[in-house]
Amino acid sequence: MIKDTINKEFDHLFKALNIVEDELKKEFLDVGVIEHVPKHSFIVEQHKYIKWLALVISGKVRVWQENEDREILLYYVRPVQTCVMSLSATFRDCKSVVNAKTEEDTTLIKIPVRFATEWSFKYKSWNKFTTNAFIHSYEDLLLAYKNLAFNKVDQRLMKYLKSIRIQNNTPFIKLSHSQLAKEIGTTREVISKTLKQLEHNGVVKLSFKQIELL
Amino acid sequence: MIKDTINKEFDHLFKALNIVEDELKKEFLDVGVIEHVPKHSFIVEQHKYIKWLALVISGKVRVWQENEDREILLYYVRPVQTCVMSLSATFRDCKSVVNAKTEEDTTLIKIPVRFATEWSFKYKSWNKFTTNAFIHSYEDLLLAYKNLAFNKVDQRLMKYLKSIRIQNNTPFIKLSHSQLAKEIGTTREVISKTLKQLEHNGVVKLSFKQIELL
DNA sequence: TCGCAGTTGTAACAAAAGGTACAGGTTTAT
DNA sequence: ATAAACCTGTACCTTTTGTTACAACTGCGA
Repeated sequence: MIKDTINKEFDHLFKALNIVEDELKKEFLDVGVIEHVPKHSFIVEQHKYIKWLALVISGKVRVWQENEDREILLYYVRPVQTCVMSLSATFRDCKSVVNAKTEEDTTLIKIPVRFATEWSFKYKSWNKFTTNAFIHSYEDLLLAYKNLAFNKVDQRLMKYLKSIRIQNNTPFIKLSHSQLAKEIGTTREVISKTLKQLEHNGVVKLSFKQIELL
Repeated sequence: MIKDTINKEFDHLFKALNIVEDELKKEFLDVGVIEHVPKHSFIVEQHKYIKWLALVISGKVRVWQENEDREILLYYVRPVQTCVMSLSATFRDCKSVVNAKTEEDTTLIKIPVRFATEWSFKYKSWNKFTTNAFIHSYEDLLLAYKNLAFNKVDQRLMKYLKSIRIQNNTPFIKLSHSQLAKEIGTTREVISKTLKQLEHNGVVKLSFKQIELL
């Protein structure tokens, strides 16, 4: 009964990752560990070692960098993806330079780091998956870098809001100003002021814990 | 005679990349093209297609992003490295989002994109090389992102100058203010003012086209 | 030697972003 | 119902960064 559910989860995963080799599936089942993580739990902490490659099956994981007093979003990991940093750790046992925390109740499949390395040479589909993950993440980060380098807070904020609108398919964004500040990499006050400005310009409509994109 | 020189170049390359498989060496010799590029030539331009994987044998290549009126450095490619973007292009035929230009007379070995993909599964040492390149570049970019997000111009400038000092093993940095501005991602005037401030603080000594780190 | 292109310095101003402080609103748990 | 925790708005001020506009300097080639 329980085994059935587990097999279903794995099957779904294999499909999503384009994993075709039976051998790889078998290994996956052998060494993969399913874990249910409640929301707001740390998955990875800065300066700590990563020992597992984690794949997100359901839920959402936020990955960010932080300073003494600031944060900036790197990306979200959603089903069915893996955190690049966790991926990169599989290739050389290393400390994390980022933080990762669940934002919703999340189900992970964890693979001990050493297997993930072996597989990348042994199985073509795994190789493809990891390479793709790297490439996409690298390009995403490049765009984020450019955005940060050349755009002001108001533009970055608008860009972020629009991405959320597409993400959730609704113009109503339910985030507090301080949450937004931690995505954009600035302070709450700056977000408040910028949003007011945007409201004056007729681009958004503000209410408590909600922003409507017009 | 000419063949000898070429073979020496390749042998050196194989050693540097930890390429051991004879088969791979053979393929490399078959499809690799050596090219000498004069300084200040574009290797890669934004929005243009990348058709080769280029390895830098000698010289130096600058990779950066740009806006209408600004630039920001991404990284330099030196012997024996490859540009990650060029590497990423090998895995999916794609347009460049960066610019790359030689800063010195440079020798490249160019590999048609499709081979580089094949090899990553066929040859362990190639797989290792490409994976490592990705990981390192990703982490470098992460650090650059954090730096840009949380540090002011003066700190970023000092960091850059120190990196150059280590690079060239001399405290005399022969770069103009506008060149520095294009590395840091700001304007010439800001660099001039910041440097003056740093001089007042006794951290640097300024002269024409030269900055001494104290 | 002259002119030109590139470089440096800086004053004065403008815009963007950050920081402090506080008032008042909303939600939630007890 | 009340307190505590969180959220929003904003006035006022500072720092940082960017812009404009010049003046003066350096080095190189004709």
